[in-house]
Amino acid sequence: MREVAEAAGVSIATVSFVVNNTKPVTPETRQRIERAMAELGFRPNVVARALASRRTRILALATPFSRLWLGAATREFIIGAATAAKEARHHLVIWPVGNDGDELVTLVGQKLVDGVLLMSVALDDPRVEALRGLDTPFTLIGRTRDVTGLHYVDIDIAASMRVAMDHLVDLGHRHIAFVNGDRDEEGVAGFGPYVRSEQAYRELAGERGIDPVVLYCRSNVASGRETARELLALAPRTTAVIVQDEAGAAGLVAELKRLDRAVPDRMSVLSMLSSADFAEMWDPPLTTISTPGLELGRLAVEALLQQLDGRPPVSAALRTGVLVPGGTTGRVPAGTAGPGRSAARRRT
Amino acid sequence: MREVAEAAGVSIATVSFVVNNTKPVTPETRQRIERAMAELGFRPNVVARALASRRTRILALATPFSRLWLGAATREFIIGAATAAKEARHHLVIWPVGNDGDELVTLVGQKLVDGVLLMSVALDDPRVEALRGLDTPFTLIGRTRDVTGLHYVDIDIAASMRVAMDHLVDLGHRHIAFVNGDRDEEGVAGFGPYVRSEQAYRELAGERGIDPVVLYCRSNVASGRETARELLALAPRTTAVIVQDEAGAAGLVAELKRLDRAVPDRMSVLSMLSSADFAEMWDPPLTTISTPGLELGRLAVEALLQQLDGRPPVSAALRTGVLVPGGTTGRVPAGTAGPGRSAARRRT
DNA sequence: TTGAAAGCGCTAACAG
DNA sequence: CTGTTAGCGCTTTCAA
Repeated sequence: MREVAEAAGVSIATVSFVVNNTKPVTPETRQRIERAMAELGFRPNVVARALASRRTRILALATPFSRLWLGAATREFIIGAATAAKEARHHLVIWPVGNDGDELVTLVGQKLVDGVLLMSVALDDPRVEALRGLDTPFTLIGRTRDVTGLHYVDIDIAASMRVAMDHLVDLGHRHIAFVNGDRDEEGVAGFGPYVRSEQAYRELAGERGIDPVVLYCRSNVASGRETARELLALAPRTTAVIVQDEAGAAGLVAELKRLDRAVPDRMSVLSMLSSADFAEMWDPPLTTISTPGLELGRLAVEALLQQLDGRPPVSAALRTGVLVPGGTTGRVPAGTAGPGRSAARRRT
Repeated sequence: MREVAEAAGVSIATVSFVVNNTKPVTPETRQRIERAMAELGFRPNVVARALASRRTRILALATPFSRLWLGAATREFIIGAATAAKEARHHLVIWPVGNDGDELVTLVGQKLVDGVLLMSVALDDPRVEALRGLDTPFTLIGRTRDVTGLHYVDIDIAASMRVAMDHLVDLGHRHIAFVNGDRDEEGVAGFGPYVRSEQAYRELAGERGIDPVVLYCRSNVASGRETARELLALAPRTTAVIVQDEAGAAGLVAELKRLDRAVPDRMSVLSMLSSADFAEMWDPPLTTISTPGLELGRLAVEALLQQLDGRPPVSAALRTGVLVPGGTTGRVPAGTAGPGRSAARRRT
């Protein structure tokens, strides 16, 4: 930069002004400087700039690397966030942090990043409390129970569940079960989407006079199969199932077929918040409520940058999943519909 | 840091020595300093440190965000690399860069990162040439045609293909086709794994007296279906297929079933370099050669850090995929085996 | 509109 | 073993 200044016959400060467009500079001076920069192949050193300006232009995406990390929503978040960050000329670092608030405090304390995106937020998340105590802005992807004073973007679980239920009810189903993640699995207990979706399911079932049946399934195929057997044992009149997990859905569909309740003819299956790409790979294609992950990733970055720039920040943004019709849901089979209540349920 | 020095009654330099363990310090002095740090909650500022030491301890993972990014291998690379980076107390930034060498040069020129991991490397990759001209160390995940002077980790495609072929041959198959990615698709043309796997397939087929049949399929289900029809039209005696792409495999299996060549009884299907988690979701489970992505991610980071530390670097590491037996491959159906050559082939 | 100068918070010779 | 000091490359008052 000093070289550029010399070559252009100006001071180093003036060079800084044109590089950052931070003060008015005569067109001619600007020209000379720009030419010098081009000739010398000048590239501003972001580290020095960061030290001087207290702005690194680096954002962190803090996320646990659990099994659930493999899901569609996560992947989309990352792509969305990384793309948005790039467009805003920021860098994105990945921080694999568990539920450990202390670890996050240490990382933030390094002052490497201007802001943090926090993924896989639990209803009561120690990381959120940890971040609250620091002066680094952050945005949640997901949300805690109490969101006062927080900025977040999230899937509108209730609305997404409503889309799912409506689809099934429109097809004539009246016995609709819900298969949730198993709270014994890492990352599931207290994780917002699991809690909220079950709650939404129960409320909607109540509204529609559907007897709620909730089962719990781990994120693997064997567990999905087991869940299918449980379902038929506990609530044999069920004609449609809403599942949270892709692997679970796979096991469920496979086992239902084996138990002579082939999908979609003798049972409808709908997967919550998968990706359309993934759903298409099934035979028949999986009916799903697709995750708005890409958009949420973008929104999260935008919300964070607004905070950083002191702009009026969007403190909350919810997006609803979209129904992607596939071949695993169909009209309710004749003779199995109609009212009637079973009391089956596990763990109330 | 100055405060710490004052509190401990030493100079700021001494504090630096204990923080970085860079010079011998009397145990007592060290103690005093450490106590002062703890009391004041001192956290070294990594930006300042980076500027002074010319070492940011940040690594970049440069990768295109194409459709192929959704694959199993990519995901595993990231997890492996991020985890290894963290263990080595480094940060990992994600750079979504296309095939554009210039963009990479700009990013590297910012001097934000100490080294670069380059993913999705093509045989002739402009980004590699671009990086060669700079003084920032880099490691390839994948490799170019000419690897002299380069450091890389990669899947041993030839060996992995051999595992696949051996599995099928052991089951009695003699008519084994290969479905490769379609070079018209973004990111496929000139992409190492596609080129090398086809080459390996042809060589192995030659060795075993198998008449090579190669088809090309885009990364979506419809294309997989189409490929199934082509396959039966071109090489009806085929009893087993090796596929590169997961979505393609899905379409292939579905369409084969429709065409009365149900998998695995009337056709075996094996997927190259998927993940075991994913393969398990199929019904029957997909037989696959699992990708060693996790390990490669780790190895890449290690190789890069070795370069950075001036340690003798591992310049090349290859890892072979492992056979994960599933339900989509089986013994060759009676009456369809035996020698015989068809000449079918697309695009030679 | 431009320049001088004081840092940003830390590292790394070098000297003691 | 510890302290002094000169930067790292840029931003940002403040003054001209």
